[in-house]
Amino acid sequence: MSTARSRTRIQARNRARILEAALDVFSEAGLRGATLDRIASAAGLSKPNLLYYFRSKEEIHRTLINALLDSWLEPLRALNPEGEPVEEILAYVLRKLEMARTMPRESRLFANEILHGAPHVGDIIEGPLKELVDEKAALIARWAEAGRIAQVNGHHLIFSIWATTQHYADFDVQVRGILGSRDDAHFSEAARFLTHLYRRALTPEPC
Amino acid sequence: MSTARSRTRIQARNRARILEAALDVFSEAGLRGATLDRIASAAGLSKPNLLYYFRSKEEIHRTLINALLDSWLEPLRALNPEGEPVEEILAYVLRKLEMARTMPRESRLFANEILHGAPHVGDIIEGPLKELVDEKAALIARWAEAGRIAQVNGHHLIFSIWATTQHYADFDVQVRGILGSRDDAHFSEAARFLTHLYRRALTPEPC
DNA sequence: CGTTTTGCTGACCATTTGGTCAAACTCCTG
DNA sequence: CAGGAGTTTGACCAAATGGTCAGCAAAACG
Repeated sequence: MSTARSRTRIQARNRARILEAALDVFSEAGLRGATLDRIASAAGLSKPNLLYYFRSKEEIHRTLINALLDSWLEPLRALNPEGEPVEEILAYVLRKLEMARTMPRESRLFANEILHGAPHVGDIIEGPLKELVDEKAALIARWAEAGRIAQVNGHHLIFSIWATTQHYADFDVQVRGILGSRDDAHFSEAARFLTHLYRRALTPEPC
Repeated sequence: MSTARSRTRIQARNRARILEAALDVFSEAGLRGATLDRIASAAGLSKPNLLYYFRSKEEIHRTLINALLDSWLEPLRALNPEGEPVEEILAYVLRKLEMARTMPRESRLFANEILHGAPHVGDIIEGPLKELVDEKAALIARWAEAGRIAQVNGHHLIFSIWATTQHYADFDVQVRGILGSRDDAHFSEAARFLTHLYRRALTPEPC
């Protein structure tokens, strides 16, 4: 007898296929807009076969979100209390921006979830996520107290970093439409801008 | 014979009711997630009656978005080339933040539309919106050139302002969950933070 | 007051869609 | 290779949902 998870090679492969296809479809159409038929077809499986691996559409969605939450918050966890404050925060900004570039589907999946009231992650937000953010906001407050960065509100600083970086994934269509950008070239300009923005705002006492 | 629009008092009243109800439902559930039944019930009308005033669900959605686009972009239009650059931009930031507080449903409606690939406003983005943003980005470039603000990319500055302000509407659930906020009190802290952020980043030559 | 225009609704329809199930097929193992 | 465990699917179902329509009700109007 083996573990419930990935009992056989076939199960591991097909579950992975389904989740990959579902990420595509959910991130584009949202939970309600996505259909089992589309996910099945994208995964190259039949609809009843999907439901052999997952009890329901919602279970696929739940599984995706839970699997992604960790990697999504990893950069914030990595904010190092021992490092040089401004450089630590800038590194965080650039890591988040890089994630927006390489993982836009994941960003949109979360955005859609939150936008619609976070019906499936409400308890995570008010639990582990709040704890993590509170901890890092406290760290930022200590840095500010010690005069190592400017006096800024840690929570709102984190919100602004999320907003500015994820914007390039969530509002990708708008950004590209306005810039007339076909490739990812605008991301390096975004990196330059955000570096300027946060370095200027965080460097203690400009004179 | 009168105009096609608002022919009678009843039409004006009921169309307004429907749009108000639809804004509620669409902003919460998205285009796909919203149902005519829910909109009808929220408007206090029967479903067939809805379809007496609007040809289809999509027409209600289209009407809403078109009606809102203008007021949504008004603050950017108001960016005054004759004003004091840093104060003009800060005023823009605070106006957008205030709109996020007072018009969160409108913000979410747009966010949802863009997030799902802007199927209904694609031509607006690449047309009038692009023109407006290009114009204002050029203004910012001139200000930077003249040394009246720091050297920043106008397009990305505008994106960041959209992102940071609309974040408080679009990700409201997350913000409240993390801050434990029940009312709108956190908006004044957000205003303080954003003022600091952009004043620091834009003031020319810190020394 | 009669008639025409406008407003409204119950009943109905077609399609979509999440989900079920019995039967068939494949694969592994003794 | 036999047999059971694991995998796949065509056919099907019930509910939800966008939309229609004939006809009734209420204004508006002359």
